[in-house]
Amino acid sequence: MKRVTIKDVANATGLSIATISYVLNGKGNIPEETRQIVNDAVQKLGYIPDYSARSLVSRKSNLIGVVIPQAEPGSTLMFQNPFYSEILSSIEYTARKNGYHVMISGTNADEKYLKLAQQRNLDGIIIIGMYSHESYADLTKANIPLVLVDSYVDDHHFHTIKINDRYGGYIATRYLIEHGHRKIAFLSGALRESSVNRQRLAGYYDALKEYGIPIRKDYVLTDQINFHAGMHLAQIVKNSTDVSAVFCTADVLALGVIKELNKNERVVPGQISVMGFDNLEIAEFCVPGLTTVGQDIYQKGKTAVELVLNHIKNPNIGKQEISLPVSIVERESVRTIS
Amino acid sequence: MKRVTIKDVANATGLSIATISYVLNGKGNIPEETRQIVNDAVQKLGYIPDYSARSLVSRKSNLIGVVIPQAEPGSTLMFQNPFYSEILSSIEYTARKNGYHVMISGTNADEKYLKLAQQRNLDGIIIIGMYSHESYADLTKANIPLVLVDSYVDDHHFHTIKINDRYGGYIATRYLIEHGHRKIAFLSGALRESSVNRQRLAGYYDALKEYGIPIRKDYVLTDQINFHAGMHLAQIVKNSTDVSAVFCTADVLALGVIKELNKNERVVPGQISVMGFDNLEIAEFCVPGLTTVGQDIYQKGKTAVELVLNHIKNPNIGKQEISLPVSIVERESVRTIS
DNA sequence: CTGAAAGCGCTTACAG
DNA sequence: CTGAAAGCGCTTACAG
Repeated sequence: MKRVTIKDVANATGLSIATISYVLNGKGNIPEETRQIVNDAVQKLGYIPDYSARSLVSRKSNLIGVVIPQAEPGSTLMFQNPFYSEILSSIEYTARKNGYHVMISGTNADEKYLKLAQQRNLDGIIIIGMYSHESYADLTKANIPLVLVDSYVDDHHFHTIKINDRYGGYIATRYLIEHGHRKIAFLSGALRESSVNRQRLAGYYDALKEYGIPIRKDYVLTDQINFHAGMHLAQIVKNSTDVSAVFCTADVLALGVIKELNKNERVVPGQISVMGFDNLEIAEFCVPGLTTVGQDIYQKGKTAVELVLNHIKNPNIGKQEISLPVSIVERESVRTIS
Repeated sequence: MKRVTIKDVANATGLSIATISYVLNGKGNIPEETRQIVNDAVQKLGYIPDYSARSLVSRKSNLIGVVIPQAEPGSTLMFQNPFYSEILSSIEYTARKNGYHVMISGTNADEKYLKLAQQRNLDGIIIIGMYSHESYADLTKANIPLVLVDSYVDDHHFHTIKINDRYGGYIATRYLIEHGHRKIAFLSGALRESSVNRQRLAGYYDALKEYGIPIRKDYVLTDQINFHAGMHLAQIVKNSTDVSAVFCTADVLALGVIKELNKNERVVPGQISVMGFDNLEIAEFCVPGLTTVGQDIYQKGKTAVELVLNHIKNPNIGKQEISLPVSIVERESVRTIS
């Protein structure tokens, strides 16, 4: 099965390959009649352009690389948190509507990924989540449009799309306080520098301070971000604290907490109130429904792609920084106490 | 910033580009000493091979395309069912460990995708879920290793990886019967021909028949496969049937059912028992824990990639058909009645 | 408005 | 064991 090439189309039409290429790419000033002839021949021969060849000369791949954190070595990506699949959905969809395709990697965004990006002539890179600052440094060398999702790494090379995490932490805590809670635990993933968790913690402190509630270090608990960690943290909360409410910086954490607390007797929200963060799909469908800080994950993914696209269209665009709003989504996991 | 090419490495070492290419690809019989020289130069110059150029001549891309069903036009992929993200995780991981990358598409697996596959010289295609038989026909033309996940389309062109869906439907129903239930509803997505749902329904009938329980058409309800559909189906179950148990062909459906039934009073599992299918992560962490038919999603994704890899390695390999086992995972959503 | 030709960065027989 | 050279399928100045 011989491949049909641009040459075949040229031969069939009696035109040159240059002309074929021009009409295919909508370049030059080709009269309608010629376009017609070319398009007919393309159709009839079933000609399909080869992206490899195109990419070799144009240095474009129409491919956007998406990097998703690998929870732990050996584990697979995304499993642990539906957040990733939700944003990935949005990214793939938006990219496709704009003529791009998405290549996913569960690697770290380091030097090795830079190499990959260059090998494949990626037109853009979207990195989700926090990574060490050093690994980013490598990526600046590539000169590829790069957007960071949910990272507070400060570098003028990268565009960023995130939410107001600090405010999110603030309103979550305030919501709890306004519902009568004063002993509020903060459950989170690692509080690394430049991480969203750190920001949300700051918001938690903001609210506490505003209402004159003393900070208690033993109310701040961290682990990984997955269901199991939530269950584990819930045990600590149950056994070693006297809190009436917990604020989790991720819905998956909150779900694990609820699972653990409600295992034998129904403790949530009767004895302990639980507040999440993200507003995943599942937050609506679990029992009890999870009260949480809602963010627009779909919009986040869409914007990430748009930032890449804008940069491609306008290479001299400056660093773009976008922050999306957050708001409380009320459901049934928080109780009012007096 | 000039790109470092193979030519630069050749110049730097005084060797020909052919030799460089040979050592890079581990071909030919190059003495260790020469390899050393080449590798050193590659290192020093920071040479990174261009996949586009390589792909152009070798007709290989090291890219595997994964097609995931798009729930509805305008919606984004995967959102509706964590099953997709779990299997995608596994596919990406396995591919990466074998030197391949994954390009995802939320399109249909039709003629248009075939075109994409050819454009990008995909080395393999993995299609998840059921599609119309016609659209597959196009894909056979491409002569690209192709594996179907969870499809009963019978075509010798494709490799398939699935589970024993009929048996799964059977043991689920049998489990319910053995726990005293005789009025059992079957909730599912569309029962299209060659779909897993159709098979699971057959298994449901098998069990009913074995225990001499008459089939009631009004106990078989279908909708889409997502949380909302589950809630919707639960209303029908509650209002128009007298069943004591429901068997859902997907965990997401079961979760929606539980949400709806337990909204006001806790009906599951006290009055109505619920059985799922898939054993998603969330099945363990919802309340009550979901009793379900477990399948090894990780293994499914891994095997899909391995089938592609085997075919690449051995192009004359015949059609491979793999079926993975299923088994009941007991949790708390089913009650024994007498 | 259209074509001849160079060139993108590789791989791979083929020859020696 | 190594190299000269053809060729993969395109795009893009350049010329006319």
